[in-house]
Amino acid sequence: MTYTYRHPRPSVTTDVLVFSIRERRLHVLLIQRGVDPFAGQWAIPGGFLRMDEDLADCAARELKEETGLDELAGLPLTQFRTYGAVDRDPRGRVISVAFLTLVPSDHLTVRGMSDASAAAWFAFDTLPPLAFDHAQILEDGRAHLADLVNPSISDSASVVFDLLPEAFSLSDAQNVFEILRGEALDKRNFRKWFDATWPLVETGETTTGPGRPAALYRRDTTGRD
Amino acid sequence: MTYTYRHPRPSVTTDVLVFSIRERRLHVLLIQRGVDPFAGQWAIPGGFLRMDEDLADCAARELKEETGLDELAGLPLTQFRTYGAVDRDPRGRVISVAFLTLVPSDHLTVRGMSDASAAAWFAFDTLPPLAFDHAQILEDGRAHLADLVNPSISDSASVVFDLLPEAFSLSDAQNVFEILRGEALDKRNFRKWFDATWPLVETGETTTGPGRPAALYRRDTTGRD
DNA sequence: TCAAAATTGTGTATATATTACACTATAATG
DNA sequence: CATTATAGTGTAATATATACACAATTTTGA
Repeated sequence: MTYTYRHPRPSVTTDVLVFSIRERRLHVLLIQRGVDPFAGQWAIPGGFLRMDEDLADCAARELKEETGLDELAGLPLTQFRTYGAVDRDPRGRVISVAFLTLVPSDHLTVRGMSDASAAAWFAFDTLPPLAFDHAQILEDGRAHLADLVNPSISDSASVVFDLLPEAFSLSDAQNVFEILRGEALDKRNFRKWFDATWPLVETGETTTGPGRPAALYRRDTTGRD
Repeated sequence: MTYTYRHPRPSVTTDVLVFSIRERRLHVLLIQRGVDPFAGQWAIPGGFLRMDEDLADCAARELKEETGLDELAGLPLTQFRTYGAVDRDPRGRVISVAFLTLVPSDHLTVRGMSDASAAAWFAFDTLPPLAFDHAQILEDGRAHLADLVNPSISDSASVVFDLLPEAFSLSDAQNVFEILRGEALDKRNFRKWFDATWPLVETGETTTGPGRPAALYRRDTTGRD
């Protein structure tokens, strides 16, 4: 079966940056390419758009196929930029619509599937060489992520709660913000701001481990977002 | 000449929102479609991507072809979103990468050309019915524009100087900000902020017309951006 | 020519948000 | 029981944002 057109057409793909926090560091999910071009190299998961699916659906499907990550139900895919340099793909003209998302470190069992020979998490600051223009995409996506959780820019900073367990300590919350924004925050100022922005209720439980136990909190959902 | 592929491919287009200020109101440049679908309806200028041009080049070329607007040299095209709903174009699957730009009201002589039967400026708050999903694109682009000139979000608010003449009054500047952001600003607070943000020098000239003459200023370019 | 209309220009006080900063409390570890 | 690790706490200074009203200068038209 072939498809014939009167004018040449580029291919269209979607790529998805899946960010997560593992061992207190920002990680991103990559796949190892099983086929040429760039066979064996690491790349952002993604693939070709089907004619009957929306862009975001394509992104979600490819992610599932290549990494097994399915739990995206609920977690939003944010479109952040489209890449279309003439020579970005040696196979020909390929336009790629890039998305990003954030997943909690729970549903994270990934496996290589289909034309990806492997899928794995990489710490963002020790990335392997990447296929195509994926290093650039990753850099742009990283900046977009930082903006997304910067309350003075975005107003959707509450996505961090998707990364936190039901009950969390204020240090946990601060860690998440620091990692996503990529900068250290003052403890007292953070607590003041965090508690003022999203009302919290103490669960009564505490953490154990070295150092003073931390009180655990839950979001006070008697209000809104 | 035809082009044959093993898998179906969508078409890729770019669309460009050209904003300007005319008679103290935000305007946008639209074209009247000369061919079906939506022949006779108004639409955002744009068109099909060629295989040898980058996305932004395509946007600039189509704009020139359809509206005669050429002076884009220097004025940045900002990519803000890509549209790809399955049914957004009755001709088939079309993915559209949307850009926006702002032009001063000087280089504004537009003419209908090629497959656009006419090009014209419309006040943003009295738009005609639009083809495709262009009403949605316009709405998104409008929001993006407002963010772009909101200094607490964007840091590229200095684009307003592209819309102002060399010598301008503080009221002129305030008008531009009010129109682009879509909200009224306090005169004294605006002047304080504007002058503190971009050092100005008085030219010594003044405006004439009804009311007290306004002093004209020029940006003090002994500094940076 | 003068009253009205239109527009420019000007300062202060208040509220809110942001930043800086250092020590005590409580547990685990060895 | 000393050390190490982490949690928890408040205040002052600064910067930013907001609110607000009237005098000055010109054109216009009665």
